Amino acid sequence: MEEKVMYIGMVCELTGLSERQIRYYEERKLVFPVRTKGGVRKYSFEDVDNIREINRNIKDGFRTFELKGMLNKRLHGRGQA
Amino acid sequence: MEEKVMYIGMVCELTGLSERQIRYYEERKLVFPVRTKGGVRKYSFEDVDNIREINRNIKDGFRTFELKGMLNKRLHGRGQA
DNA sequence: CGTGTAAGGAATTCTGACACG
DNA sequence: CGTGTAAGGAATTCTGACACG
Repeated sequence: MEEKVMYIGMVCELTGLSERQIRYYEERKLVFPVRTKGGVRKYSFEDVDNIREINRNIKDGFRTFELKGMLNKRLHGRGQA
Repeated sequence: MEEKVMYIGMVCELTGLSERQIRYYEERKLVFPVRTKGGVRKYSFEDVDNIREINRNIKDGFRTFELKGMLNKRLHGRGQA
């Protein structure tokens, strides 16, 4: 399901992270939610998985800019993680 | 995906129906969203499908109480629609 | 019966900033 | 750097009611 259907509150529930963390990952160009006409962020289950992985990597000592590099490689490579 | 993750606004977008219609189907015991601590309804993709079917049946001339009967039969029968 | 709407309140989310280290 | 928080505003949703037919 890559449909962007849930708000940040649900993402917090599903991941256990804070709104601040999730918005920060977006600021660092690691997650790309779409917006409601009113400006509210909408996420997909795929986004939730990515967010989980991002947080895991950060806990493992990676920096967001490093994760960004990894993300770009994936997008230019041949598939998933 | 039977996780209740989206708000009524998203259900409206996905189904093309009004909030009024969706809440009414709930009032008639045809849909069962869960609630946020604050009282906000949360729906699953399965709910969205059910809502679409309910509306289709209503357009075909069925009454909500008839659909309720059909729903009960399904739940007591041996599976899906 | 099934759905539209105006009404006021409550819950949720948004942005920008200050803080720590 | 990554995250917490208080602040004020804006978007979204909620309920109960009146309306039509």
